[in-house]
Amino acid sequence: MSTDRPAAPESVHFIRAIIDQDNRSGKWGGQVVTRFPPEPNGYLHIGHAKSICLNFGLAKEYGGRCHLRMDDTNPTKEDVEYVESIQEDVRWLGFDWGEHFYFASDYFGRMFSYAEELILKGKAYVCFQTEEEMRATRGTVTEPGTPSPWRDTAPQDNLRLFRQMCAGELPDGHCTLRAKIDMGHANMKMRDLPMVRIRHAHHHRTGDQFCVYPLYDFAHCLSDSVEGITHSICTLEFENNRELYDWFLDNLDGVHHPQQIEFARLRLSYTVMSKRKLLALVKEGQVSGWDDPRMPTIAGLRRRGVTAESIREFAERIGVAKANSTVSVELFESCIRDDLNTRAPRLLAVARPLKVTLTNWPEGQVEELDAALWPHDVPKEGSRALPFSGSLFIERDDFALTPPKGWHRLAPGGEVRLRHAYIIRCDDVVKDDSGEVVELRCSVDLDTRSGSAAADRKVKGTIHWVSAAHAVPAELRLYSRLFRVEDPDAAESYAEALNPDSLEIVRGALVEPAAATMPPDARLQFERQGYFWADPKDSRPEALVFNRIISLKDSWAKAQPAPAPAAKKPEPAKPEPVKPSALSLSPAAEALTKRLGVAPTVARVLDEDAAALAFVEAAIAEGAAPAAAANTVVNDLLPAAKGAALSTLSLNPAGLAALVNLVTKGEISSKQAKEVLAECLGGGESPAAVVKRLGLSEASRGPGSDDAGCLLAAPVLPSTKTSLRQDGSSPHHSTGRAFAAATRLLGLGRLRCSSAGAGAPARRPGARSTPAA
RNA sequence: UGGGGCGUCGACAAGUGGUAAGUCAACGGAUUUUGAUUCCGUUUACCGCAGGUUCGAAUCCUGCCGCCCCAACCA
Repeated sequence: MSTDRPAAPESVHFIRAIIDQDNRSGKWGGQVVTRFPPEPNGYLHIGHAKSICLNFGLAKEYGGRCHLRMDDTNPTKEDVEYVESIQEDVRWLGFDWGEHFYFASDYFGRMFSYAEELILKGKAYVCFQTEEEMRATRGTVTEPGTPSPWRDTAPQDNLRLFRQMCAGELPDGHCTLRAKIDMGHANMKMRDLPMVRIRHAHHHRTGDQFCVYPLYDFAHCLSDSVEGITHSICTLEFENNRELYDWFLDNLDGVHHPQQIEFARLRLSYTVMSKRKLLALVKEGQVSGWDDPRMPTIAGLRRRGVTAESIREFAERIGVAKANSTVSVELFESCIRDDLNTRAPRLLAVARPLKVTLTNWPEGQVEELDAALWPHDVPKEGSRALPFSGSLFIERDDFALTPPKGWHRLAPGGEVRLRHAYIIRCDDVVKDDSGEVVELRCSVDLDTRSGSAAADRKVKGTIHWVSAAHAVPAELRLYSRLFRVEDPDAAESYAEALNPDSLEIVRGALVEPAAATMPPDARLQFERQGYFWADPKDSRPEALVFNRIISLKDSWAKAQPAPAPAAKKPEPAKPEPVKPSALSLSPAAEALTKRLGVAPTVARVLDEDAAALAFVEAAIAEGAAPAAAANTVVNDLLPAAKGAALSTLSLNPAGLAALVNLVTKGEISSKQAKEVLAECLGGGESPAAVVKRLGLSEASRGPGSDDAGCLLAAPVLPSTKTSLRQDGSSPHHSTGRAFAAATRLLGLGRLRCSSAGAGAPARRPGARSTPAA
């Protein structure tokens, strides 16, 4: 396996919190069983990936299991094609369901038995209302519905009727089995929802065995129940369904009852996610298929060259919460680049070639350069032979007849370095009859070969190139966002929302020979252009096709004036409504907020109390952190003085500084500081003395104790939690929680646990979690 | 005008009474034979609003406001 450092501690999102709580209370005996239950009626997309990573990830994290279950209760919509693609996609994402691959249709028989149980209990009835009648009698959100005429049929009659339904004696839509709950219920879902309907349809799996099929609400809770799911995680729109989920399970005898938990589904800017719209793109031919590299489907992303690792990292970075939100696609792109940066060896390729002839290069001479595959800051070794000759191609965009300001590339009379090779000067520009530049005649500075003694001469720019005689032709497919508007769902039509330039096919590109010999699944970087890989379907050794996975960031292009689409005009500065707190803050107080780094409320007090301010200043002079000193004076010392002068307190500025520094150095928490302060003010002891007497020093504490009672008292042995952590990662969360628990126990309120406080190292930027495959 | 949810920096998102993490984006700067990467720094988040409780509130209470979901024999 990889030698990467262990994953950074994940955030304890609310679902992890629920599971932690359940594990503490022993609700499920420490078991975690989740499931990912797609309906096999379409391809999985990045939104599903979030759910997959959540469900499978949680199971893995907690040593449980996650089932893959096809929610195939609607024979008219589902298909084996999708069953297969879903399995492939989940597996490709790096997850394993082991033996636990199920179909809701496996449980149809049991479900119908449960239906009979409800019928016999008078909790379900066969209803002969038409769809329209049912709709009409359901009422509205503000008015109750009216009971069905069949609502009070005797259980035995219902049982007979239901068996007729199941036996195929009744035509489609003739009747349904309904839950008998409450037609006046405030939750519309509870107004006698249908449980089973008649569909004389061929099911992709059960064939013609059944002509009745259960509906979602009835089927889903039972599928979960049968499989022993503990945490049934679904998206927010099912919140209203939870009451029904619980109702079915509560009204059946002796069934396992999982907990349904809802989270916000993923929405991504510049992306559509609904199956309907994705299907439309495919059907209308806007894309080449479900696996078109511009599609947000797993299949599309995979074909594009995006790795499973970057998708998993993305899922972790976006978090899990209950607030509807739209993640900006830049975050996803950042994950993709981040992954590819250390994965992709660097090669040279020219998309739109412009001929360059080196006038002073020895005729016919070919030099084989030894060119590193990795930049200096990627810790990987390796190089390839890169042929250099007197006849080259460079990127057309890297030459400008009249260079704009700040141009680093080639221009008439200008110099540029050829990557891994020499510095050249453009002496002549050859144009054709139409005036188009067709060739550059350049002289090469033979002393400047990369790596040679005199190579350190600096020029502004370095450009990529290929040797004409050695380059290999290739097709480049340059993909960019499918939609040009941030919220395509809000757009009036596809026509206006679609990005007409989402795919640019560049034929006649030239790649260096090494690019043709890379393993088929290798991700490459064509320097200065982007990350690519050979299209898995269309690329052949004799006809290379490279997909651009994602471009490199380009701060030069970004800084240039935008071309055609009018740049957003700056909003006329509208008068900001002045906030009340800002209004009442004097300029002097305002200055204090900046200088001391304190809240306006604190600054105001200090501004109006010269003695207090002087005290703070004195403490700062003694080495106290400004904000901490100010907050302590205002929030603690002033109230303690009860109106008297601060000098009457038995703590002087030096003492305050000492106390504050204990906190900022992480010796004690801010909560403990209160305690210490109280002691100081009471007895006149120095802060250090109090800390010593009470044994509060951080050094005397175990690193991650969960035993709150021990925390403040004495040295503790490594706790269970600590000893279980063998991965060397920081027990950040357990520490934080332990402190919180301790304070709750002692009635002290919250302790600080920040990078400056309780000794939990802050997560360094760049130290990203990399969930193991 | 019912019920169920949700509102913390431009975008995500921690935070669960002790003085607002992190990531992405943006903007500076350093290093760079990729205008990449990396590094360092910056960007006044008063926590939807208004009251209240408290020495102290994003966290508790009250009242408003806004957004999302629910009236398929879809899932």
